[in-house]
Amino acid sequence: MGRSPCCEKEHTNKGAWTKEEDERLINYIKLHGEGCWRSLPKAAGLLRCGKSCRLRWINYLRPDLKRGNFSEEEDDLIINLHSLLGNKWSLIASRLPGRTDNEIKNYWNTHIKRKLHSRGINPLTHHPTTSTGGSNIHDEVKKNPTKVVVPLKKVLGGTDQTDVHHDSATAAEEDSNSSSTGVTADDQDLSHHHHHHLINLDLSIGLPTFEQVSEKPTAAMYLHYY
DNA sequence: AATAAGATCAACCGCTCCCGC
DNA sequence: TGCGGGAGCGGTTGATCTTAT
Repeated sequence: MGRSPCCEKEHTNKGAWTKEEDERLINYIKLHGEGCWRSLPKAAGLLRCGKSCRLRWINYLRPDLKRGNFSEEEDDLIINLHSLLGNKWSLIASRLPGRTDNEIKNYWNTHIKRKLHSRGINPLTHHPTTSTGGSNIHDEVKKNPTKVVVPLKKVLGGTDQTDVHHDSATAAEEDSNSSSTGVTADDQDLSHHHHHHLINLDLSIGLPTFEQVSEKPTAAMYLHYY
């Protein structure tokens, strides 16, 4: 019954990594590259589970990690991306060079949540916690679309791409429409296997309209509150 | 100086997704 | 087409550090 464990637990170390273990892992990956995490520990002479090695490398040992405090720009980017993508930490991390999903997740939970609360914004919904008179997101977008569009461009890498796809079928469908709308689908890499939050920003009619295909409105539209 | 409370973050766990057979 | 294994993701835990009393 059930699947086999990823490693033999009784023969693996757990908890904090030692310097020697780090060195072994770094040396092995330098020589052989990343990949095949399941067999790596044995090959590298580590008494660790493959998942543990992968995590250690990705979150701590990778040479391209930035480390250090987050800048204000990074803060804003994380907030904006979170409003678009929700808790898709790996997707958010892919937009922040040198930062890991784990690091961003921790930072969100310890710093940004509090920051948003202090600004009167619900970090879960990105809605203002104090009532603004009950206007919905569509009303807000119609009132002032440019305030939304500019941050979106920033979020999506400074290009004119304004469409975030999370579903391959939808993406393909929209690809076929892109020639008429002028909206490209070149951000598929952003979310090639997550489907929950889909936001269409249709530029073909001038005024942005948002189509929300998710369990709850994640509201890129609320970007302008920041 | 001692210690309690709060904050931080590395690491683990369980689940889902993807791909090859 | 279905199944199994590996990889990756997000939530959570717990050890350690910092600050307040």
